[in-house]
Amino acid sequence: MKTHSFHTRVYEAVSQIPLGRVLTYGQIARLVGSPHGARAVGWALRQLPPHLERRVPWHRVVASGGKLSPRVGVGAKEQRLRLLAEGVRFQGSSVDLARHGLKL
DNA sequence: ATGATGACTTAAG
DNA sequence: TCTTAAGCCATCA
Repeated sequence: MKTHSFHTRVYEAVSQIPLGRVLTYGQIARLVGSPHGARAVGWALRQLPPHLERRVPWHRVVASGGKLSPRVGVGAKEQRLRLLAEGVRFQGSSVDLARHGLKL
Protein backbone atom coordinates (compact mmCIF):
# COMPACT_ATOMS: atom_id res chain seq x y z
CA MET A 1 0.00 0.00 0.00
CA LYS A 2 1.20 3.44 -0.78
CA THR A 3 0.35 5.26 2.39
CA HIS A 4 3.49 7.24 1.86
CA SER A 5 3.72 9.82 -0.86
CA PHE A 6 6.63 9.85 -3.26
CA HIS A 7 8.68 12.49 -1.52
CA THR A 8 8.29 10.76 1.84
CA ARG A 9 9.70 7.58 0.36
CA VAL A 10 12.59 9.58 -1.07
CA TYR A 11 13.34 11.10 2.33
CA GLU A 12 13.36 7.67 3.95
CA ALA A 13 15.76 6.29 1.35
CA VAL A 14 18.12 9.25 1.66
CA SER A 15 18.07 9.08 5.45
CA GLN A 16 19.55 5.60 5.21
CA ILE A 17 22.66 6.56 3.28
CA PRO A 18 25.62 5.74 5.56
CA LEU A 19 28.05 8.41 6.68
CA GLY A 20 30.76 9.00 4.14
CA ARG A 21 28.87 7.33 1.31
CA VAL A 22 26.93 8.86 -1.54
CA LEU A 23 24.17 7.77 -3.91
CA THR A 24 23.07 9.22 -7.21
CA TYR A 25 19.59 10.55 -7.94
CA GLY A 26 19.10 7.60 -10.24
CA GLN A 27 19.90 5.10 -7.49
CA ILE A 28 17.47 6.77 -5.11
CA ALA A 29 14.84 6.61 -7.84
CA ARG A 30 15.34 2.85 -8.08
CA LEU A 31 15.11 2.46 -4.32
CA VAL A 32 11.74 4.16 -4.20
CA GLY A 33 10.39 2.13 -7.09
CA SER A 34 10.75 4.56 -9.99
CA PRO A 35 13.71 3.36 -12.06
CA HIS A 36 13.55 6.39 -14.29
CA GLY A 37 12.38 8.96 -11.80
CA ALA A 38 15.71 10.59 -11.04
CA ARG A 39 14.24 13.91 -11.98
CA ALA A 40 11.35 13.39 -9.63
CA VAL A 41 13.83 12.65 -6.86
CA GLY A 42 15.38 16.03 -7.49
CA TRP A 43 11.95 17.53 -7.25
CA ALA A 44 11.35 15.83 -3.91
CA LEU A 45 14.64 16.93 -2.37
CA ARG A 46 13.97 20.45 -3.49
CA GLN A 47 10.81 20.28 -1.38
CA LEU A 48 12.72 19.14 1.70
CA PRO A 49 11.41 21.10 4.70
CA PRO A 50 14.12 22.81 6.81
CA HIS A 51 13.03 20.90 9.90
CA LEU A 52 13.97 17.63 8.23
CA GLU A 53 17.54 18.54 7.33
CA ARG A 54 18.67 16.90 10.57
CA ARG A 55 17.20 13.56 9.57
CA VAL A 56 17.73 13.65 5.82
CA PRO A 57 21.37 13.89 4.66
CA TRP A 58 20.51 15.40 1.29
CA HIS A 59 24.14 16.31 0.67
CA ARG A 60 24.91 12.61 0.15
CA VAL A 61 22.86 12.63 -3.03
CA VAL A 62 24.84 13.54 -6.13
CA ALA A 63 24.27 13.57 -9.87
CA SER A 64 25.56 10.91 -12.25
CA GLY A 65 29.30 10.52 -12.36
CA GLY A 66 29.56 11.96 -8.86
CA LYS A 67 29.02 15.50 -10.00
CA LEU A 68 27.32 18.02 -7.73
CA SER A 69 24.12 19.60 -9.00
CA PRO A 70 24.55 23.38 -9.29
CA ARG A 71 20.88 24.05 -8.58
CA VAL A 72 20.97 22.85 -4.99
CA GLY A 73 19.15 25.31 -2.78
CA VAL A 74 21.88 25.97 -0.26
CA GLY A 75 24.51 25.64 -2.97
CA ALA A 76 26.83 23.00 -4.39
CA LYS A 77 29.62 24.71 -2.52
CA GLU A 78 28.00 23.99 0.83
CA GLN A 79 27.28 20.43 -0.27
CA ARG A 80 30.93 19.95 -1.08
CA LEU A 81 31.99 21.20 2.33
CA ARG A 82 29.58 18.85 4.09
CA LEU A 83 30.89 15.90 2.12
CA LEU A 84 34.51 16.80 2.74
CA ALA A 85 33.68 17.03 6.43
CA GLU A 86 32.55 13.41 6.29
CA GLY A 87 35.80 12.34 4.71
CA VAL A 88 34.46 12.00 1.19
CA ARG A 89 37.18 12.33 -1.41
CA PHE A 90 36.88 14.23 -4.64
CA GLN A 91 38.44 13.68 -8.03
CA GLY A 92 38.54 17.16 -9.41
CA SER A 93 35.00 18.52 -9.18
CA SER A 94 33.33 15.13 -8.74
CA VAL A 95 32.94 12.76 -5.83
CA ASP A 96 35.13 9.66 -6.07
CA LEU A 97 32.31 7.21 -6.65
CA ALA A 98 34.63 4.20 -6.84
CA ARG A 99 35.50 4.93 -3.23
CA HIS A 100 32.27 6.30 -1.74
CA GLY A 101 29.53 5.17 -4.07
CA LEU A 102 27.34 2.24 -3.11
CA LYS A 103 26.49 -0.60 -5.43
CA LEU A 104 22.79 -1.22 -5.85
C1' DA B 1 -6.95 15.87 -19.34
C1' DT B 2 -3.04 19.18 -20.61
C1' DG B 3 1.09 21.65 -20.19
C1' DA B 4 4.91 23.46 -17.38
C1' DT B 5 8.52 22.78 -14.01
C1' DG B 6 12.66 20.73 -11.82
C1' DA B 7 18.72 19.64 -6.83
C1' DC B 8 18.15 14.10 -13.44
C1' DT B 9 20.31 10.77 -17.08
C1' DT B 10 22.23 9.16 -21.13
C1' DA B 11 24.03 9.76 -25.72
C1' DA B 12 26.23 12.48 -29.20
C1' DG B 13 29.07 16.11 -31.20
C1' DT C 1 34.59 19.65 -20.32
C1' DC C 2 30.55 21.97 -22.35
C1' DT C 3 26.09 22.09 -25.04
C1' DT C 4 21.97 19.79 -27.07
C1' DA C 5 18.36 16.79 -27.39
C1' DA C 6 15.27 13.38 -25.94
C1' DG C 7 13.43 10.46 -22.36
C1' DC C 8 11.18 9.76 -17.63
C1' DC C 9 8.60 10.97 -13.40
C1' DA C 10 5.69 13.36 -9.66
C1' DT C 11 3.17 17.50 -8.78
C1' DC C 12 0.66 21.59 -9.57
C1' DA C 13 -2.07 25.23 -12.10
